[in-house]
Amino acid sequence: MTSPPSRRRRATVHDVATEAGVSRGTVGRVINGDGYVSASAREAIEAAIKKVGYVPNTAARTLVMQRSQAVGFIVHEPHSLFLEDPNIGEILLGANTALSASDYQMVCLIVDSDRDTERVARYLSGGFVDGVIIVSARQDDPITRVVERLSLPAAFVGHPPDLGTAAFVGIDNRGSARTITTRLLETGRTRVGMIAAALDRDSGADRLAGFTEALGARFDPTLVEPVPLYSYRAGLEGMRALLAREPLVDGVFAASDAVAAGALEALREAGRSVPEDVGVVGFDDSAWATRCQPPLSTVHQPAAGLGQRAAESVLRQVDGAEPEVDQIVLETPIVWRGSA
Amino acid sequence: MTSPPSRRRRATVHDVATEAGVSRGTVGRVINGDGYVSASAREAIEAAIKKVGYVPNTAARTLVMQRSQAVGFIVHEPHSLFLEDPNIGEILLGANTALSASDYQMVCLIVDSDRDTERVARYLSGGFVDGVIIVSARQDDPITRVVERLSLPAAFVGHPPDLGTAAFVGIDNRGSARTITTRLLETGRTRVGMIAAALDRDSGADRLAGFTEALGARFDPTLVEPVPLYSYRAGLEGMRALLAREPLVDGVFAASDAVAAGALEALREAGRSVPEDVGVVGFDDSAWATRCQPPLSTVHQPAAGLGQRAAESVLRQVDGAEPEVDQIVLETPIVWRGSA
DNA sequence: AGGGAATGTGTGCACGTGCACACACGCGAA
DNA sequence: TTCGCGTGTGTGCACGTGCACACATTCCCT
Repeated sequence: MTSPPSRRRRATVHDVATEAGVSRGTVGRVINGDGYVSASAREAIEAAIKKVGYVPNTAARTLVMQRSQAVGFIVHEPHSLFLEDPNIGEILLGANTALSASDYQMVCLIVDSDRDTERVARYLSGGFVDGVIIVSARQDDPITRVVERLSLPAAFVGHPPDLGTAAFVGIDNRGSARTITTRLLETGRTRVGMIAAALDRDSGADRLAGFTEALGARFDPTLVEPVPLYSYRAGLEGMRALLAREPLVDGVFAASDAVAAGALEALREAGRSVPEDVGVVGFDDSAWATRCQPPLSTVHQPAAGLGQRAAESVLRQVDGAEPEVDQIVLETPIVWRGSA
Repeated sequence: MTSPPSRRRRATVHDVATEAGVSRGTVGRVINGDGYVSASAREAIEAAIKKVGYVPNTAARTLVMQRSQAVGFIVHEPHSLFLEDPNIGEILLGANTALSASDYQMVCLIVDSDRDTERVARYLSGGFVDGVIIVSARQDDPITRVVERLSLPAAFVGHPPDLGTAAFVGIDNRGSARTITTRLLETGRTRVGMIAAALDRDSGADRLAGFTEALGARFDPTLVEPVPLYSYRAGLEGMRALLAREPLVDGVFAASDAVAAGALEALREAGRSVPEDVGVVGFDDSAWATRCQPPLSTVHQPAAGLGQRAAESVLRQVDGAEPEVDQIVLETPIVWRGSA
């Protein structure tokens, strides 16, 4: 009867103990399943737990164990690429699957503003998570620095951080881009261009580099159309610009499936048929790829696998393994559909 | 020097106190900013905090305060509608904004399997969150039951739970569907159909009900094509089926923008032009709406606002307010673009 | 018969924090 | 002097848990 709106007091081990007529220690042994407990005591305690509706207080357990059985999943995107990039969602689910299998709770933390940065840093410092998975960290990121300072087990997805010692899981953007461009050239195209997105990010720059390598001596910079984002609209406008400048283009490597979808629309506007007049390939193998008309030939990005491997790396580090053994590059098979 | 892989011990108030030559109590007063502290002590303590790199241990604070300054955001979707439904991401960001403004941490919990359900229930029971925002709860949901049992402050987004006493924030699906259907009829269409998705969920059923009401005596059940999901593919296939059965259809209300996008593709296949031959309207005003050709006329769903209002409701309840005053229905203005 | 396992149970301490209380000091008024 | 008050500081307890230790009982082996 302290104050009416306050929720009722939670049952503790002590309540269970008095209810079952034993001591706290015995109750603890039953809950954690170790040590010797007589059958009669066990039964009495289990009944008491049910009766008083006992659930362990995780905060207290975390405090004494120095372990929270939770791992943070940090998404640090300026506004909300979170919404547009289907990969992030897939990475998240992959990580959740792996953590769930080891009975860890995933805690998803969105960093959307500077205010968030500070709060998340406090949260991490507070010992609420045993480790973190970091997606798309920036250079000189305050969150990254906090993680280093706490020497919190961490795994980066997508790109290694500045320091070479941390664990990361990624794909070979450059090699994959080179491979699919080569495949596109093998279909007999002679003037192959690229809609190169997000050149300020490693993934974007690497994909362009791979494209350039594949073309070798045939590379012609006027066939590269840079656009700011991995978005449908960027693809639409980029393709329009490319067509206006180079009407004879007969092949296009789009930096992502969303960009490719926009490019297909621009080609349709211009009356070009795909793949007859122009071959188009994308990158990601996201939902866009099968939703397009014709469906896209693209590079499969194993997003769920990235999340899963990152989670496994963090769990290994929580168990005391060294991070640097975990620098993993996953395979990116090419999926050939109808667009080239 | 206990064990090399273990991370170094965190600094505590005690370390700060000895470093600054004062007692724990004084340090606490500086950190929490109440009580009398001399200027000299304050300076010494602030310097000591910087020097030893002190950050409060949130677990300990949670334990003693019975407050975690965190709110759970629970997404309970069978497989991963999470990825496909852009509304969920927007709701999430809206909630994060509101919580962030009150200096609360949002903790996003994904429930993807039965195993997750159990673990999340334990997590909630553990006192790691002061309240929860629940998106798309199911009937007889175990998570919902846990929340009730703990009498944890909660707000449901989308639809009220079985019990009428809990807080929820939603939109008037039926009224909005009725309004946009009426607008579509006012453009002079005579045979207006609907691609009705997800009839097993309240939102889907309510949108169909609104459509039916708008047509009144003119309602013809053969013009309703039910499809399972709010997806592009469902829209594509649904529209094909509807066209095959009713070639004279000249207006379509699609249950979501993704469905409408699929319908546009089917109409294009069939050689119908939009909006000349057939008027199409959608629902959600998501990214699909502006990405389509022509851009969609649709019902604006204030997803970010839903998240924000839900968060505010939870925070009010944490402060002791009664939940039942928070049963909020947000406005859903119609956005008229080119597709009808 | 006596010593030592094996089995079963209770108690004290620690985790790091907030808060209530006690205490110390200087000063002015009764 | 003695009391009260404002200011500044130290200490003990509580939060709920896990774990190490101490203790109690039984049983077997020498």
